[in-house]
Amino acid sequence: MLTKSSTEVVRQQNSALVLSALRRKGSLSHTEIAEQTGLASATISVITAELERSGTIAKTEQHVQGGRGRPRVLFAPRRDCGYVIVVRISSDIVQYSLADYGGVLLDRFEEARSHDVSGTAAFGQVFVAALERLLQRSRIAKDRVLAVSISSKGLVAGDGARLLWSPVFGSEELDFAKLLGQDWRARIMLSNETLLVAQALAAKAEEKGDTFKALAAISLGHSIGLGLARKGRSGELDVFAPNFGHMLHASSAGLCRCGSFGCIEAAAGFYGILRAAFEVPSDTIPAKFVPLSEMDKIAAGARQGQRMPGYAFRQAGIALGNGISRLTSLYEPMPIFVTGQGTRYFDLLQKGVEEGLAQSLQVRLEGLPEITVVGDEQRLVFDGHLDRALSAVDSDITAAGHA
Amino acid sequence: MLTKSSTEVVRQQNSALVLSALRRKGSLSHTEIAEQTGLASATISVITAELERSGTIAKTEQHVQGGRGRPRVLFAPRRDCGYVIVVRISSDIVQYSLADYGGVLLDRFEEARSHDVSGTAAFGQVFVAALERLLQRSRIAKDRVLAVSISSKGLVAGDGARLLWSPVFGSEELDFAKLLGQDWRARIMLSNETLLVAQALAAKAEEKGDTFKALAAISLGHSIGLGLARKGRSGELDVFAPNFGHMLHASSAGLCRCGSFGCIEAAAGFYGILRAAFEVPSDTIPAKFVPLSEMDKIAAGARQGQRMPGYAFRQAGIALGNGISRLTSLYEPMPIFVTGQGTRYFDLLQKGVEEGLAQSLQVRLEGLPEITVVGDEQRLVFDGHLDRALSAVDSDITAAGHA
DNA sequence: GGCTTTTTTCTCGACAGTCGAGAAAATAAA
DNA sequence: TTTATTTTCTCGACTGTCGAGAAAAAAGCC
Repeated sequence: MLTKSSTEVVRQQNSALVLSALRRKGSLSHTEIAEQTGLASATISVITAELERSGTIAKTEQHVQGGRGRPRVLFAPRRDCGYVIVVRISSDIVQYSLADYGGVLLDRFEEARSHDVSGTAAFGQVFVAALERLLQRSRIAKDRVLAVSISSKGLVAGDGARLLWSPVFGSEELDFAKLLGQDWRARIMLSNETLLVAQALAAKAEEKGDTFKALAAISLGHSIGLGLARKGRSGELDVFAPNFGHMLHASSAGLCRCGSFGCIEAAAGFYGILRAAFEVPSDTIPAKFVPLSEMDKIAAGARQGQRMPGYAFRQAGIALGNGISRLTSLYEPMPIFVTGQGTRYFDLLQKGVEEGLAQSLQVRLEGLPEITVVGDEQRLVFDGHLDRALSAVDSDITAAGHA
Repeated sequence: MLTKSSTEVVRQQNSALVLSALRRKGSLSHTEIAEQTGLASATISVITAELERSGTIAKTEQHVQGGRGRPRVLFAPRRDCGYVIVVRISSDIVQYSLADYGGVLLDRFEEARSHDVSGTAAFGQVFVAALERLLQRSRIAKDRVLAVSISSKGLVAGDGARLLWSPVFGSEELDFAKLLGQDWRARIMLSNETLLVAQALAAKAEEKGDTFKALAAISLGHSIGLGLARKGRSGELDVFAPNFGHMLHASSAGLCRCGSFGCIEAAAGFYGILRAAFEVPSDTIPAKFVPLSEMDKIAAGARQGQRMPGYAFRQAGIALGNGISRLTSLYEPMPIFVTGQGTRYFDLLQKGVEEGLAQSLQVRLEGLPEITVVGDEQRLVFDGHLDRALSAVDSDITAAGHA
C-alpha cells in the first residue's frame, strides 16, 4: 500500500537532503547546498535556518576564499550536537569507540574477551559497564548519545537489535535493545560486520560518483560474511546482510560449526580449509580457532604444489564461487569486494572461485562478476559504523522536525 | 542519493493513492475514498475533479443506497479510458487478450506456436500481426492501447522488455520494445510468468488485508520458475523474478537444457524427474517435451512404491528444498506458494522438499517456511498481468499529471 | 406537500511549503 | 570612495493539504 503524502513529508525529505549533503561534503555554503540538492536558494535559507535553530548545524567562522564578491559562509554539522558510540565485537576483543556528530573519533579502548566468562548474561554486564566507562572518560552525559552502533559477525535479526546466531555466543540470542533498555534514549543498532563493509564501500562509491545498482562485500576468515548494498527504485540505498556463510553449499562440505552440514563456511572458512588440507573426516567437529600461522603453513604448502593443501583451497574457492553464483542468480549480477584475513590466500582460491562461478547459466550469459580484493577491513567496518549510525541519527533529527 | 521533493510530488503521490484505491475496490464514493486513503475530504474533491477532467475516472449513475441523507455518488475508473493487451507465450500456444481500463476482458484468441517456424524474427512478425488483428476485431485505435504486457517462461532482463533466455527461443535474445518500436505509444512490459503469479498472490493478500513482508511463487513443470514479491521500507510492493530454475543446485543433478550442469531444473523439472526415474545417464541431453501422461505414469509407479520413480521425485524435492533454503537464506523467511502442473505430484515431492530444507541453519533457527499449493496458475498469471499493467498505466497517468 | 433530519459533497479560508526575482550585504578591484 | 561582483536574504506568487462549515439531496414525519 502506498502511503499518503503531505507538505510536511516534503519538508522532511528536503531537510534530510540538505543534511546528508552537508554530512557527505563536511561543509558547504548556501549556494553549494543549492547546487548539490537542486533546491531553490530560498528553500535552502528556510531549511538551514531551522537546522541552525535546532542546533544541528552551524556556520563556521572560516571564510576561505580568494575571489571577490560577498564571501561564502560555510555551514557544517555541529560536532557537539550529539555523540555516537561504536562497538565492534570480534571473537577475541571488543572495541569501544566514541565519536562526535561530525564523525570525529574522540576516544577508544579495547577489552579482551575473557573466554572463561561466557554466556550472554555475563557479557551483557561487561558491555553495559564498558559503555558507562566510555562516557565517564569523556565526561559526556548519557542522553547526549544519539546512537549506539554494535557489530558482530553472525546472523542479525532484520528488524531490531537481536543477535540470532554468532560464532561467539552460538545460538544464544542477545537482544541489545533490551540490554540497554530504558536507560539509554539512544537509537540502538546492531549490524553484521560485513554489512558495514558493504555500507562503507557503497558510501565511498557514491562519493566518487560511481554509479552502481548493487554491490556485495564478502569477508573471508574463520567465518564467511556477506554484506549487500542495493539501490532501490528511487535511488535510496538499502544495506543488509543475508545469511551467506551458513547458506547451504553441498552436503559434501561436511559439518559446520553451526551444527548444520554443508554450509559454505564449512568449506571456505579457515576451519574448513584446515580440515580438508589434513584430510580430517568431514563430520569432525570443527576447530574453535585456527591461528593464522597455521593457515599460512597450509598456504605455503599449496603454493609449493602440495596436493591436499592445494585441493583444500580449491574446494574452498569452489564453495565461494558457487555461493556467489547463487547470489547473483537470486539478485542480479553485481561487483564483489572481498575483504578479511582470508584475502591473503586469494591467489589460491581464485581458480576455484572462477570454476565455481562458471557452472551457472547466469554467469554464462552475463559474464564473470568483477571481483576486487580490498584491504583494511577493520577501517571499513568502522567507517561503515559511522556512516550508518550518523545517517540514522540524521533521519531521526529530520523526522522529529520542530516537534 | 535522496532526491528532492516538492508539492508536485505530493500531489502525484496522493493522486496515485486515490487511483489505486479506486482500482482495488472497483468503485468508491467520496467519503469512502477519504477513509481508504486517509486524505482530507477537501483533498479528495480536488483530486477526483482533476482525474474526472482528464477522463480517467467518472461518476457512475447507480446510486445504490438505502439509508437517508444525500446519496453517495460512486467514482470508478472509466473503462473506455484506454486499453491493455495481454500476451501469454507458452511453449505450445500464444494467447492474446484485450482488456479495458477497468480490467474487463473484451476479446481473446489463441494461436498455436508452429514449431517448424522457429527463430525470433519469424515469431516477431507473427506477434506484431496478431496484435494488429486483436485491435481490428474490436475496432480500437492503436494509440488507445496504454500497455502491452507480455509473459513467457525464462529469464527476463530487469530493465527493459528483453527476453534473455527462454525455453522457447533459447538464448536468442528477443527485445519486444524494439519489436513494437515507434508504432506503439503503449508501455511495453515483459514479465516472467511466475513473477505474475507472485504479483497476483500479493495483490490478493493485500486485498484480504493479510500482512506480509515477502512472498514467493514457485511454478513446477517442465521448467521451474520463481516470482518474488517484497514490500519495501515505505510499503511499496516490489515484484521480480530472479533466476531460480537455473540457479546451481548440485553438479550431480546433471545436464540441464540450458546447457549448464546441475541447475535446479535439471533435477526438479519434468525432464529431470523423467531422466532420474529411467536411470538415463545424467549427461544425456534432456527431452524437449515430456507429456503429462508420461509423468503421471512415473508418479503412479512412485505411489505404488517403485524404487526409481520414488527416488526421482525425492531427488527433485531435495533440489527444490535446497533451492528454497538458499532463497530464504539470501532473502528472508517467507511463505512459499507452489503452482504449475507439477503440483499434482506434490505429495511425492514434499518429503524431499522438507529434507532439502532441513539441512540449513536458517531453517533450523526460523522453522520450515509455510508452503501452500495453489491451483489455476493460468488464471493467476492473467490476473497478475492485469494488476501489473494497470498499475503501471495508473502511475503513468498520475505522473503525466496536467501536462 | 412542506418541514425536519440525516448524510454526503462541495467550498472557503488558513496554513505550510517551494520557487523565482530582486533587494541587501559584503568584499575586491578600480 | 566608488564600482563591480558574488553571495545571501526576503518578498510575493503559486501549489498543495486540511478543518470547518455551507450547500445539496434524499428519507422520515406531520
